[in-house]
Amino acid sequence: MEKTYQPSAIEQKWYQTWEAKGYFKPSGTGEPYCIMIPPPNVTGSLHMGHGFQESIIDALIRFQRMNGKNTLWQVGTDHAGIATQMVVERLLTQEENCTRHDLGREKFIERVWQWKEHSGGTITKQLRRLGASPDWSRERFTMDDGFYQAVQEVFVRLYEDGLIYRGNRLVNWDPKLHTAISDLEVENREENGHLWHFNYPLSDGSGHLTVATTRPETMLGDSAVAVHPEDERYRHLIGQNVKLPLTDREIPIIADDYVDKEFGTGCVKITPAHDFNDYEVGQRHALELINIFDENAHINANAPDAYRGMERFAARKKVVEDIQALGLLEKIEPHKLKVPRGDRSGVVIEPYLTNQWYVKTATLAEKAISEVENGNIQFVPSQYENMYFAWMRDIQDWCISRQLWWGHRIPAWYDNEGNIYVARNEDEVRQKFSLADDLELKQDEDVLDTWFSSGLWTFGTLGWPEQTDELNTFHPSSVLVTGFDIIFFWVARMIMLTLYFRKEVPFHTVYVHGLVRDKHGNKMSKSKGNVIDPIDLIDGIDIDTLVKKRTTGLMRPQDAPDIEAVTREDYPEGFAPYGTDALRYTYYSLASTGRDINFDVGRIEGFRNFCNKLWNASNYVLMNCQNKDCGTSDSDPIALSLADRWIISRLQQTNAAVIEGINSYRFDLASQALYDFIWKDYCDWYIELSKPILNDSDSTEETLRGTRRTLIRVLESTLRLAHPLMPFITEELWQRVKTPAGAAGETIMLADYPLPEAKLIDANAEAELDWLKDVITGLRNIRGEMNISPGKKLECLLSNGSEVDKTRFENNQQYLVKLANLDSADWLTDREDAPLCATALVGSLEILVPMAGLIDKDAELGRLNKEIQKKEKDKERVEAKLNNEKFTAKAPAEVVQKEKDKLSELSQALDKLKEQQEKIKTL
RNA sequence: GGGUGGUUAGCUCAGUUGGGAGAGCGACGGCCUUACAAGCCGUAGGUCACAGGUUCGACCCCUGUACCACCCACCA
Repeated sequence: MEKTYQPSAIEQKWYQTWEAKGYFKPSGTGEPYCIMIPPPNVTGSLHMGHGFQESIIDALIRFQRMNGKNTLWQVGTDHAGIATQMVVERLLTQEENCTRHDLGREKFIERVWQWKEHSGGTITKQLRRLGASPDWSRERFTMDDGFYQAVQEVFVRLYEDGLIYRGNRLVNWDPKLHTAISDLEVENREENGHLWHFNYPLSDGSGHLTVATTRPETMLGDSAVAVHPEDERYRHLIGQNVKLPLTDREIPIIADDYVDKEFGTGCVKITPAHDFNDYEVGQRHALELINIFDENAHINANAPDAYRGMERFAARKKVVEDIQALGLLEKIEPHKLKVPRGDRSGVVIEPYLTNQWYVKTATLAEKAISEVENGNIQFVPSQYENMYFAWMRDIQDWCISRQLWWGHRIPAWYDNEGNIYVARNEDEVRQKFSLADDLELKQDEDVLDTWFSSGLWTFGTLGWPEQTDELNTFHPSSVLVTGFDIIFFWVARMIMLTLYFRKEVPFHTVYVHGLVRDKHGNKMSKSKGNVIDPIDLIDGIDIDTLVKKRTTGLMRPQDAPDIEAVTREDYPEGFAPYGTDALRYTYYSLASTGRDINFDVGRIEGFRNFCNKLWNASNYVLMNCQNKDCGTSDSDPIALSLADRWIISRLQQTNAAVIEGINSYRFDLASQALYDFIWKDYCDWYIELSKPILNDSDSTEETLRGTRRTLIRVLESTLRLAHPLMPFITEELWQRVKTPAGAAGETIMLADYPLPEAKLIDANAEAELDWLKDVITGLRNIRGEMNISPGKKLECLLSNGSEVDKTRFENNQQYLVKLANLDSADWLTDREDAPLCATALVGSLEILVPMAGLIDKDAELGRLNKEIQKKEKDKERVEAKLNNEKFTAKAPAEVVQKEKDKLSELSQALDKLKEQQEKIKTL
């Protein structure tokens, strides 16, 4: 066996074997368990968030698979309309200096498909590197033929049921991408702006009104000025007109509750075509909608000549200058305001009047709310339910059309008279509506919002609208593992659409995980230069390559030197090849619920070391068990030592804790329990305790068999226990361990997951071993504090011990000799005879190590003093408690008794320590 | 403006029915001890954000405050 753990040597090998053998497929027997992957963008690559999410899914899947469930992990990718189209457009610009319009729709879409074929495998290859075990034979894509069918079906049926309609109203318009986007795709960020105060002259020449605006350019589209109906300042002006400067129009002064008297001047310019609030006001007062922008948000022909064709911010500047020139600029104030920006393009979004398709959400949401209320769907952690309810109860109709080319084209056709025909395809349209063959029909140019198709993910991937076996078996899926950032985008819509078309929930549990951030809690982003590629953590990367990766392709190239400096400071050596198992374990250890996780590379190193620890422990076990009698035949007599019984007992408890952790999505607790068991219990104590037995020529065959069997079987169980979290190393080791352990099977992946057995929990063995650990630790402590070399054998004297202590000492001499390097132990009949000694207390037992020639007395006095102070502080606290009558009167009897026991123990210990202190002082 | 989460060791974080504050990393000291120096042994370090309250007893429950993060909302 290789001396150190080399992840690269085992990971690829095992993954290929697993996949080739078809282990990832559902077994076909057992209770169904299914997780649908949140489909990553087909042209994307794996980032830390994916790594985290897929590691969690894989742990759940492997765990349930080993539990005997009929397990399906459905995998696939999303066409991600806007994101993908933007990537390909950028490529076109960079490489061929042309736009999609130069190519035309058909050619452009061809290019996107080419790009998809080219890069579409990247993320799925990277998923394999993570050890993910989805059923690759069922891989889907949100624009494959099956999804095409499902999407057409859903659209047509919703339309026929009156839940999809076409409407002309204000939408969020992205002037860069030339498409409508939904409310959710708009990010409102606070920015520094100005509040411009303009004077609008009254038409009768009697004065002016001052309006305050953050968007001066929209005044060209003003239809009115509004004041509050009860505002004394302006009441008398209601119904009069003002002259709209820079135009030849006159507009009315209207009264509306919408106006806040306290804000600004109390006069609001109303621009119904370019502001959502103004639109509402306009509706109420039947105001004219004057659209002054084209699709680029450049000024159009509805505005005066002087501004036509101007870009909106240039127009703003000119409007302000012109108003000022007219002497109508009252003042300009600095003002913080929320600016709506497109989450993809980053440009300021315009409210813009267009025809779009909408899904009526009110009735869909009702059912979606009640299914969460009644517990058919549960969020973990549950506070996300509140967020879900809040949004769902105030849900707006969903704008589903996008003016893009990449996506599912809307199955609606128009004739030359503008009649709309909705059906699954053009033939069906003609048939359904009995249209003449020669009637010219044109399909709607728009495509559907990406989330419309991914909303069908749980049932679309299983073959719907066909009634497939898979659909019947695996739907509803078991749990959805996802980030909180797409609860509205995706989770809510899936719930609504699935309930409507399947009359059942899409999943029973939504496990919401946090965002992966850098070690200081900052979001990882290219521009911050703090992005970590999970693959680099697996394979390792040298510092120069890492710097290059982080500094190329920056939006702001001037940041490169800073990013380089910080990167070189943080990771002077780059990343070592930590391997997949260490990466996964790091994710699990950080996966507490309900908060973001800060990823510190320092931690992955610790878990790589943990893998190495497991590796070497296995090496030790194999050295001692391979080709030896491990008592696995069960016919030979066997004797279990104290240590054997103890580690078996601890294994049961660990087993239960790991299962509990996974079942409650507390991967941090599960991984911690396993880590402590393997490193502390098994390696630090059990393996060490096995040495004196295995190396002692006096050990009986029965005892040897017992120890070997325990060593190998506990290891074998532990590997199965750990497999869902660290698949590769456990498979590699299990293949070597299974035969001597008397286990069989082709792969650990399909072995049974261990179940704890209550009857193997041995409280007595645990108590005995705790005592032994205290004795050994006490002796080590003396050795460490007194600077006694580990090679020096200790002799010790014992006093005040009970019969139990004596028995324990005798029974465990073998261990003490080895682990504490104890040469001999003599019982004192009269403690006064003891020479100058260092002391350790275990319960009432006093362990004395004669110090002659070992140390100076000052050091031991210091040590004793520290010990005494600590115990005295404890004692004071306990005494104070017990002296409090209210405590003794009201606290449960067992708590009071516990305190009393504690007090007497502390008093005894203090007496002994003080006695010892006096004795040393006099010497 | 409304809401959610957070504040515990130098750093990153656990602490689930209220009863003696923990881990990993880092720091310090000692060890190449026949599985492992990617290791072993030991040590130090915390007014559990702050202020009240409930309780015999509060990191934990309640109220309020501060700061951080995020979500939602139509204030020109």
